[in-house]
Amino acid sequence: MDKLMALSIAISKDMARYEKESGLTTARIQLLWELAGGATTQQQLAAAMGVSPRNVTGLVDGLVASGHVTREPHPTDRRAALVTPTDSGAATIAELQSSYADLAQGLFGHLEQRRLAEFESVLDDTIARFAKLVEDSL
Amino acid sequence: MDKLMALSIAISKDMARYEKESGLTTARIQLLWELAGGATTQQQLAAAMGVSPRNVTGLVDGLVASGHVTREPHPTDRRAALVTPTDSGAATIAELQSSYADLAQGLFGHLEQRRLAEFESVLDDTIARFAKLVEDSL
DNA sequence: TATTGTTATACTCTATAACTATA
DNA sequence: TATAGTTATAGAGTATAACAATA
Repeated sequence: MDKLMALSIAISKDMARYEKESGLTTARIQLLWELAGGATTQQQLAAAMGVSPRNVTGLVDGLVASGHVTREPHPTDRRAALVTPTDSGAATIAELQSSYADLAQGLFGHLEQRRLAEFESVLDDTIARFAKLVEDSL
Repeated sequence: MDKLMALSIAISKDMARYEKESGLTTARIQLLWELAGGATTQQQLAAAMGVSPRNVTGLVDGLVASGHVTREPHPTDRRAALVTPTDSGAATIAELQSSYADLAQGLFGHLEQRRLAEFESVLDDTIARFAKLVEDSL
C-alpha cells in the first residue's frame, strides 16, 4: 500500500515537472487527452471529465489562448461548440500519447510475461476489491 | 500501466468523496497527516509538504476555522507558531490512520505471502525504474 | 420546455514579493 | 543579517445559480 502510494506520488511529481515545462496544467492535459478521440462538445467533455460545464468553459478558454484548440461551430446544433485541436494541439496530444507509451514500456517492458501477468492479476484483484469496499461503504 | 492509473484514479475519487463528507480538502488532510508526528512549525510543514510557507498559512487558517488545529506559541522561538491538533483534530488524524490501515488490509490482507512478496517486488522495481527514467531525462 | 454555453459570484490551492517581528 | 509568518497580489481549478440562445 505504501509502495503504491509512493509510486503514485512519484508519477504525480513528474507530471508536475512536465506541466511546468509545457505551460499546461493537469486539468488542461486531461481535457486534451479526452480530445484524442476527436472533436467534442463541452457538455461531453464535462461529462467525461466529471466536472461542471462552467469549469470546461474556463479550461477551453485557456487552451484557446494557448493555441491548442479552437471552438468550431457544431454542424447540426447551433447552441453547441465543437472543441477541436489545432495542429499544435494535435501535436501535443500525440506527444502525450507517445510519452505515456514510452513510460509504460520503460517501466514494464522488461518484465517476463509470467511476472507481468501475475502483477496484472493482483492489480485486477485489487481494483475489484477496492470497488467492492467502496460499494459496501455506501 | 492502464491498470495502475485506473487504481490510482479510483482511489482519488474515493478520497474526493471522503473529503466532501468531512468538509476537508486534500491539502488540509495532507497537513493533518504531517501532524501525526506531533506539533510542528509552519516552516517545517512547508518543507515537508513541498509547498510555500504562504500556502501553509492559508491551510492552517482553514484548519483553525474548522477547529482541527490551533497555533500555539513556540516554547523557545517567539517568531514561530506550533501548529497543534485540537482534540477533534487528533481524532480526525487517528481516523485517517485507521482508515488507511483498514484499506490496506482490505485490499491486500487476503493475499498469500508469496503473491504479496512478488507484487511488492515488482512495485519496488517499478519505483526504481521510474526514478532512473526521471533522472536520465534531466 | 429542455439543453448548451456563458456571466456572476465564491471558495480553495498555489506562487512570488514585500513587510513585521524576532533571532 | 537571517528567519518565521503575514499582507498583498495574482492565476488556476472548482462549484452553484441565473441567463441567453437555440432545440
